[in-house]
Amino acid sequence: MKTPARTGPPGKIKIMTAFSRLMETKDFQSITTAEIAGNAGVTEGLIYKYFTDKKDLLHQVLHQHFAAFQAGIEAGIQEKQTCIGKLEAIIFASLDSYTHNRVLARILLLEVRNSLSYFESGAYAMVKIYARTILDIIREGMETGELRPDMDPFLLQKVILGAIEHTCLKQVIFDKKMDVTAAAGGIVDIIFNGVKHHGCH
Amino acid sequence: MKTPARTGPPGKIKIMTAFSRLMETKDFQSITTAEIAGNAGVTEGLIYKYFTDKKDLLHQVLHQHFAAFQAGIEAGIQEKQTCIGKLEAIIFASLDSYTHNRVLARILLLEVRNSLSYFESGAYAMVKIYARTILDIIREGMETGELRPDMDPFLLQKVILGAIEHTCLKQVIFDKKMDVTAAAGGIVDIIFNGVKHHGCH
Amino acid sequence: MKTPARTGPPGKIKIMTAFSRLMETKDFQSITTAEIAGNAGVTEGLIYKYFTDKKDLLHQVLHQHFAAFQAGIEAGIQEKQTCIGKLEAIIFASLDSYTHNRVLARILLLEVRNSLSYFESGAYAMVKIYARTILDIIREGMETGELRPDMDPFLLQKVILGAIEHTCLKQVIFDKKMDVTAAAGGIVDIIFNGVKHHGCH
Amino acid sequence: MKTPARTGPPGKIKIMTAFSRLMETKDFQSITTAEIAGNAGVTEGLIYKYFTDKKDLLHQVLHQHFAAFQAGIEAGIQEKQTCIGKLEAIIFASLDSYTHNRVLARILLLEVRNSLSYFESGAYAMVKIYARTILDIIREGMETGELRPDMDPFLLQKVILGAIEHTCLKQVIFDKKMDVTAAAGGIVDIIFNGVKHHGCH
DNA sequence: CATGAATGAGCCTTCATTCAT
DNA sequence: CATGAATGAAGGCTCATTCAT
Repeated sequence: MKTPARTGPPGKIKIMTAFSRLMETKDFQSITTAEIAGNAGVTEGLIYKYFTDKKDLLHQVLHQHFAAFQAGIEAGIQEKQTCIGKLEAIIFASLDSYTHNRVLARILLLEVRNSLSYFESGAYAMVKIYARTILDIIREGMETGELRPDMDPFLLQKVILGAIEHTCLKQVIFDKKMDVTAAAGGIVDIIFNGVKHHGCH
Repeated sequence: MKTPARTGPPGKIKIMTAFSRLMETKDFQSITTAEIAGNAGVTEGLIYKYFTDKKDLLHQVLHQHFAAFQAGIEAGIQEKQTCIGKLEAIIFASLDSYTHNRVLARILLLEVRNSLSYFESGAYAMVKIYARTILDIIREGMETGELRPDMDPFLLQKVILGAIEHTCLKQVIFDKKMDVTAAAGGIVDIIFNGVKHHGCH
Repeated sequence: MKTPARTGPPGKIKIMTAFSRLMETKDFQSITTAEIAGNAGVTEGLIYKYFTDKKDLLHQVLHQHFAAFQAGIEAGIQEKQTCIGKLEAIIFASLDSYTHNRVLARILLLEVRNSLSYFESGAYAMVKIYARTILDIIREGMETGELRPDMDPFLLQKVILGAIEHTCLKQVIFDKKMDVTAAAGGIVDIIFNGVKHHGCH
Repeated sequence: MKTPARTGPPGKIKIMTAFSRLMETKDFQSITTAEIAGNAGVTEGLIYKYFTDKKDLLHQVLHQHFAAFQAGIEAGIQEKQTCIGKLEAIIFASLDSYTHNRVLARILLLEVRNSLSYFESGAYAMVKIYARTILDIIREGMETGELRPDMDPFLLQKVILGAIEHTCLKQVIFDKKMDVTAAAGGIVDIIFNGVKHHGCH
């Protein structure tokens, strides 16, 4: 999955591309500006022409990847009529994106959380929109009667997000691939139908 | 919640305690050895008498905290007869531990994942036991008929772990407290009964 | 005897010059990077822009000094027609260089041997060429009949090198000067004519 | 070749033995007191009960090894009647000792020179005796007519010492063995008979 | 638009050494 | 005779960042 910077001066594009490539295999902290510049074929100084910070670079790259992610999600929802269908679509699209876009997954699942500056960044705003979208669908479902009305919608939101993230965590850390369709289907089944067994009567 | 090192030479105890205290408010990377030593009232060099590394210190402290966590979990399970009861107990105990032991939560939810060395550490072994315990209960429940037999037990394990972690994430990051009982009850309800609404008949 | 780095950015030149100057009076291990940087009027960090290592700095400086040494030797040989003349010239030039270039002498006679990394460095390659030059002349002399054909040329090479080095060792260690011409003449006489006394007949 | 410390309290013996063993493969600077203590099975502190210094330990071990060396030399000389015979014996015994006692060779050829404190130590006094012995024999030979009277005896001494040391240097550095008899014979032949070829007449 | 020389602050780590017990 | 806990001073090295050109 490529996510090239399509805009801006050549130097900026080169830097973002190189950084993105590095993020596929290394963690943020261990990537040095020298390494980025070297891989991009530019000088270290140029990084600070286009980014205020190393972290700013991370945020901009995340922003870029996240835009594609968000677009995919919204495309998936559009066609669906029911809330359950929409949530299924989101779960599938999320797993799919995390699976096929390693950089996105690494940043979102590993890097971003312990950085306070992230939560002040524009990148975080996008994630909030994503989370909010889920929450809105849940609320809508509870109103329309598709979903049980006696739940804390925030909690369901967290269960869904947690399920998505934890499912992807292992593959990101240990660099494995998973069967997205099966995983998405299984998660949907568990969360929507519950796991308690109802004996036949 | 304090979890002091009860064994070893005074210097080692002081170091672990001081580091633990620092971890409550700062992230690992930004804690310097000078800071640790200063807070512990020992010299920096002593750290390397007892720990091979700054990371080793992290792992040993985590290990220590996790031992208490694990003990709490097992105590909770003991009394329960049903698999569902056991899982409920684990979810509650986990949320409770993460809520009251900030250091444990911070390390496990924020710090540890992007460090490869963690996964080779003894501390990781404990987490695997924890995850394994959940998996075993799930399997047992599927066999006894308490839980639906047509699920991927690994997936349910991930949903549970993901729900726990994501629920705690926000409070860890933004330093808030939550109502553990309510959250645990809600998560249990969602996962066990499902969220789909079944109209009255 | 100065042997400044004539190429490269000013910072690199300053570092090499300062280090060279320090090597005249102190041994490598006791020279700190802070000292080098201080004497050079640059920051410590800059050292690592131009040298991978403190040792790399040593090797590059040695390389530089040795180049001049080597050049002197070759100039001395050029004019000589006989092998014996060439060897005489080498012995003289070597003693002369060691005497007048204290840094070269110190590095070659004292520092370099116990460092394994030296033998993998480019600097060592030059020394091998020097030793090889001597060996080649010896072999040539044995073929042309100037030198006895019934010797191990390697052994003679070692005797010559050993004589040169040991003669210079004391002056390097105790910081004394010697009469180069007399010493060279004496060594040549001993090695070429032997020390056994042949009574008159 | 073993050179155990036969006297003193068990702790001291253990320390010297362990250090000696370590010196066979590592250089002095890279051997830590922790390593010595660990290998000796004692605590670091004990080292300072018996030795004022790490360097003192080196000197005492060298002293011990050198005593055996010196004894071997003197035994070799004793039987010989001529000065030439004595020098031959010294050359042979020296090469032999360096070859079979790696620790002695390493210390004398590699470590000792760049340490100023060595030259103030008792160990250095022994080496001076060794060198002095050679010088005395040379002078005696020059007086009795065995050796040419028109030489600088100091220079011959240096040539002999240099030849011995340089011949052994390579095997010490690269850990190779040599044919002691052949080397000694060759060196003797070169130095005593000279290398100039005298055509038959 | 880009370079490259230089900075500066600090970090982790090492290790010989001491001393009370 | 020996331990082991603790020190302290320094040391090499990294790296994000700046700025004149």
